[in-house]
Amino acid sequence: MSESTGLRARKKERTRDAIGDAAVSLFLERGFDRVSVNDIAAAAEISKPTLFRYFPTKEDLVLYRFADHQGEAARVVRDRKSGIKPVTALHRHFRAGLDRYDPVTGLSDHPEVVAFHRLVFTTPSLAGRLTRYQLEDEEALADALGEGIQARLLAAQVLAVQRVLARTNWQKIADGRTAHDVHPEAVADADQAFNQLP
Amino acid sequence: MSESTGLRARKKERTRDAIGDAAVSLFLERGFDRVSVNDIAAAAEISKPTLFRYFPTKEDLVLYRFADHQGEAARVVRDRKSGIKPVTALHRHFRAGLDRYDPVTGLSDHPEVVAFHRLVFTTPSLAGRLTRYQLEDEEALADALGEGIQARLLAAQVLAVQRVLARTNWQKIADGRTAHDVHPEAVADADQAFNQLP
DNA sequence: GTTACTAGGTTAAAAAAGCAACTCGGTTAC
DNA sequence: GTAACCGAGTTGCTTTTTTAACCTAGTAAC
Repeated sequence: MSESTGLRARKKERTRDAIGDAAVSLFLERGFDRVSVNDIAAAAEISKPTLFRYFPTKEDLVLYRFADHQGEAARVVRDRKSGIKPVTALHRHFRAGLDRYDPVTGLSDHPEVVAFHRLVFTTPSLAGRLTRYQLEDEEALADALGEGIQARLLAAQVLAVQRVLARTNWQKIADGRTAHDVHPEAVADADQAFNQLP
Repeated sequence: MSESTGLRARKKERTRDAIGDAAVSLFLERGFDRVSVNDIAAAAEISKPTLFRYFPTKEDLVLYRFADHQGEAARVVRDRKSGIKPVTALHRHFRAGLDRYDPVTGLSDHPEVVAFHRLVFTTPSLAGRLTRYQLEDEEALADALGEGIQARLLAAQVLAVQRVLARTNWQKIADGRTAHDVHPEAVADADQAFNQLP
């Protein structure tokens, strides 16, 4: 009970999804810079100012799917059960992502997801913006880990590790293998990477 | 070119249709007065004030399908080719409606249309309101036919004829016959009725 | 080099929608 | 009989969306 989101909120969310989906679908079809924001607004049946009220820039139309995971690492650390070390919590969280083939782990072989990742990695402005998102994520994680240089170093290493793992997984799948097939290696890589963190 | 309906107009029309369709669908399912306007607003995912901005009363939620034909008879008379008598133009127009099994002629056997007509005819407040629509239609037709008592009499008779014809057709179909089967009789009835008009 | 066009992004005003609280007439409960 | 309630329709206020016009940077035309 009490899913009472309210009409306004419900429609807002749906509009946001409609815009994002229309955008990604067009980008995958024709490439990032062969689609104008006008095209997207038209496809989503909203006006251009409305589009920019939902997404500050054209890049964000793609990256909101990552943005939805913003601060996830920090949250995992903050919400860990007492007695669990931060790195362990992050390790388990990543492992759980692998087990459910979560797209953020790179271990998804849904064609749409694979194509989406290719789009992001091969479009410079998108890759650049994604890096900025990750930096924010890193700062948040550092704050969750504590103060001082130690926390900052650990945060940077964790996110670096996650990035490399995700990209490695994606590459194997982009080469034609199935997620199920890659899964054991992905788990082994993750174990090795997380275990060698301080 | 120039399908340019404009975003605003397009959405308005769609909202109107969504409300009307939701309303009729609920009315057919549960009956006119076992559905509240709140139910309809919820089903159409709009707020109650918005509903009443589109439809002045609950009855109009049903009758807008007739309202869309408002003034049609008058228009047919005004737009007739020179040399054609008004009654002839109206006769041909009705005949054309029969040939394409237009719901307003009563000669449609789509279950939804049949049920819709039953709803209107068996709900007093709806039947009453429909009569008022037809009176307005009659006035408009009278004006199109000219001035004076002659025009008014003819208008009244034409609409009376059309009403009887439509209801006769609907009754035969409500009794289980197909529109295709009834069509010849409907045409014959219409010919007889229109030919005996002054 | 100017001109003109395109695409990302912004602005101001007006239309439309949501929300909550209200009126008013008619039932039901007690 | 009166209090509580329900459903149709309204009202005032706020938020959201459309519209059309604009700004700016890049780039193609000539």
